[in-house]
Amino acid sequence: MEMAKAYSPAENEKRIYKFWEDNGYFKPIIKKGEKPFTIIMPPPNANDNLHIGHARFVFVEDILTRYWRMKGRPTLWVPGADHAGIETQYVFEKKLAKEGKSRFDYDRDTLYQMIWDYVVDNRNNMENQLRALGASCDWSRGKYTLDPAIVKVVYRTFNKLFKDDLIYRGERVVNYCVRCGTAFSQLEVDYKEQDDKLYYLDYGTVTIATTRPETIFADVAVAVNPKDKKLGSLVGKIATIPLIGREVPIIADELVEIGFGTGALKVTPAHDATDYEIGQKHNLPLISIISKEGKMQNVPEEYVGLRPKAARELTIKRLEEAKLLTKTEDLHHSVGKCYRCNTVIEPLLEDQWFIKVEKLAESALSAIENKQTTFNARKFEKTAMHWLTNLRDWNISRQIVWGIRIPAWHCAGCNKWTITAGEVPPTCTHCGSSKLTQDKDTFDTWFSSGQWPFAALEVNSKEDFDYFYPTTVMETAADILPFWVIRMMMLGIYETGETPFENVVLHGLVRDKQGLKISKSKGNVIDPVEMVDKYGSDALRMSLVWGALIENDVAVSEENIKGQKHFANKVWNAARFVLMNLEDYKIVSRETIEKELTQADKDILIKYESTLKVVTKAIEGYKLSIAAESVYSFFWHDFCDIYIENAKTRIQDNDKSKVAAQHTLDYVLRNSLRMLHPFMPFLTETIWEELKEEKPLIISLWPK
RNA sequence: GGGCGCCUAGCUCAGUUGGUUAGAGCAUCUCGUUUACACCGAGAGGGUCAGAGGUUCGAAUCCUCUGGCGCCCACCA
Repeated sequence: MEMAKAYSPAENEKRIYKFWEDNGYFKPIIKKGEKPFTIIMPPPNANDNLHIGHARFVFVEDILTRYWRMKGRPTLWVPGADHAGIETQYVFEKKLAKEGKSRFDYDRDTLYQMIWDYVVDNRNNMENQLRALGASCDWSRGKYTLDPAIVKVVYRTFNKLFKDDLIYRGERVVNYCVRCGTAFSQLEVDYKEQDDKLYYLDYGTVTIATTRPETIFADVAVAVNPKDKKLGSLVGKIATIPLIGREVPIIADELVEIGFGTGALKVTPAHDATDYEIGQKHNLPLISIISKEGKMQNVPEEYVGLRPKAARELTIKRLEEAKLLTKTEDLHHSVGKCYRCNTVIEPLLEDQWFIKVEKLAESALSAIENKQTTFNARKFEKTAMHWLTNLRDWNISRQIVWGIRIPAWHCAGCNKWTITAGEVPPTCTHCGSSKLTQDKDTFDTWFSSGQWPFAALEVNSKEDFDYFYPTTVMETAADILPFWVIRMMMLGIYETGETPFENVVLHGLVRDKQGLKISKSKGNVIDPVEMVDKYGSDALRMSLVWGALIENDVAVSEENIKGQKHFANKVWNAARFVLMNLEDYKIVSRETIEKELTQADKDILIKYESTLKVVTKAIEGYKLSIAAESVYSFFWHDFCDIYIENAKTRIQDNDKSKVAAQHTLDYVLRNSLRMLHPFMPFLTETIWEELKEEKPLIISLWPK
C-alpha cells in the first residue's frame, strides 16, 4: 500500500480506535501472581462537554496505561462518570430558569428523574469524547457514581460508620444559603471583600464592636482575650445587652483578637461559627433568631419576620434613639457568599450528619508517613499532611435532590434515627413505631466519591477487587487534593484496611499562551474536541504533555498544537522514507551486518539506547514532559536530520554498507514507534500497520 | 493570620543527590526551489539564573534575609 504524502489524523483515528476497542485490547489480561497496574479514572462530570483540562489528565493517564501495558503488565484503567451533586443540579436549574421554571415547580421524584435523563444524554456524549481523545480504558468496567451497586456500597459504608460510632447527628452552625435552601461546607463558601460598617454598642460595663447589630438578641455572653491587659479584669463581670436589657456574663477566650474593635466580642453561638465554638467551650445556651427562610424569629415583636438586613437597620435606629450606639466606622472585610448564587451566607444552626474524622485522618496520615502512598511532588505530600492534621469533623449532609439520599429515618414517636444499609426499615429500631420519615438530605458528593477506588472495583466483581486493589496510581487535579484525595484515603483505609492507591499523581491547570487562566469570559477557551478535529488527537496530546512537568500548570496555544501536528507529519514521512528504501531489504540480524556498521550507524544506535533509558525512566517517574521531549528530539533531530540524511546517500549510491544502513533504519524506526506510542498512539499504530508486524502496536512490548 | 509554591533567553518552560562553555520549544535573523517531509533543511543572535549576604575548592541548585508574583485554607466579630 502506498503511504499518503501527508499524515491525516481524520482518516485514521476513528478507525484505529474502533480496531482497538473491538479487539478488546483495553481489557487487562489477568495473570495471577503478577502485580497489575491499575488506574481508576477520576470520573468526569456527566453534565457537560469535556474541556481542555480533562484532555490533559486523560492523556496523562493514557500514557501511563499504554506504557505499562506495553511493559507486559496486566493493566486496567477504569473509566467513570460523576453525577457531581450540586454542580449538576446547579447546571440543570439554570436550564430550568431559561424555560421560566424553577426546581420548586416539581416534586422531589420528578425533579430527580428529569436530572437523571438530562445526565444520561450527556454521559454518552462525554464518553464518546474520551474515545476521540484515544483513552484506552476498559469500557466493560465503566462505572457511574449513581449506579445502584455503587449506591449500595455508599449506604453500607455509612451504616458501618454509624455502627462504629463514627457518625453523629449534631446541631451545628452551618453555612446556610437562605436562597438555595441549603447548607454548604466551608469549601463551598466564597469569601469576598466588601465595605461594611462596624458599630460600637454600649453593653454597660463594656463596649463591643459588631458588623451585625441585629444579632444582639441572640447574644449569650461577651468575651475578651484573657491576655488583654486593658479588658482582662472585666472577666467574671456582667454585661447588659442593649435594647432588651438581658444580662450576660463576660468570659475569657483566646479566640478573641486583642485590638480588634474594642477587644470585646459579643458571643452569638447560634449565628457565628467562632461564637459557636466559644459557646461550646463555655457551655453557653443557643438562641436562634434567624430562620431557614432568612427571617427574624424569637425577637421583640417589631423585628419578627424581617430580613436580617432590614432588622439591622431597625436595630441601629433604635440604638441611636437610646443613645447606645457610641460610634460607627468603616470596615473593609470579607463576607461569606454562596458560591452558586452569591447570596450572603447566614451561619445558622442546623441538624446535620457528621463524620468524626480524627481516627480516619490518623490512618491516612500514617499511610503517607509509611510511604504506602507517595506523591509525584513533595509539595503535595506536605499539603496532604497539613490537611490531615487540621481536619474538622466532616458534615456530609446536603440539602439537594440530586444525589444519594441518606438512608436515615426519623421516628415521630421517639424522635430517634434509624439507619440502614439502604433498605426501608418497617419500624423504628428504637421504639417500634412505624411513623418513620426518611431524611430529605443527600450525601455530600465527596462522601460517595471518596469511596470510588474500592467501590468501582468491587461492584464489578470480587475477583477484580482482590486483584486490582490497592490501585497503582490516582491521577487527578492538584486542586482537589484536600477535598477528594485525602477523603479517598480515609474512607478507603477504613473500608478495606489498605490505602486505595500507591501513588498519587497530581496535575496542574491548563493555561493559555500567556499563562493566564482559561475562562469563557476571557474568550481564551480551547475546545479539545475542536482541536482533535483540526490537528489530531496525538498532536493535542503532545502539546498538553510537552513543556511543563505534569504537577505544574502548562501553557498551551493553538500554535503549540499545530507544531505537534508537524511533528506527527515528520514521523509519518520518516516512516514513509524508510519503507520506500526497504523494498529490497530482508530483515537481517545485527550480528550478520555487525562489521558493515559505519560510525553513523553506531552513533544513532547508541543515541537510541540512551534515549530509551531516559524515556523509560522519565515515564516511570511521572516526568512525562521530559519523556516526550526526549523522544521528540531524538526522532526529529538525531534520527531524521542526521541519520536518515546519512543513510540516504549510502542507499542511493548502493554503498557496500547499504544493508547495514537499511538494517539500522528498520531497527530504529520500529523501536522509535514503540517509544512514541504512548505519546502518539494513533499515528504510531497507523504506521505500524504498514510494517506487517504480528501484533498491533498497542499490545507490542516496550523495547528493552 | 496559617499553609504551599514561583521568579532561569522576547514568550512558555526544563535543569534529578551542588561539578566543564546554563538547555528545549516557540519567536527573531541569515542562507537553501536537496524526489521522505516547505507541516522541510543548514546556521546565527539572545540569559549578572529576582536582589543581597553566607556555606563550599566549586552555587541556578544548600542556608539566611529582602523584593515581586501566584494558589489554597481561615474563627478579623
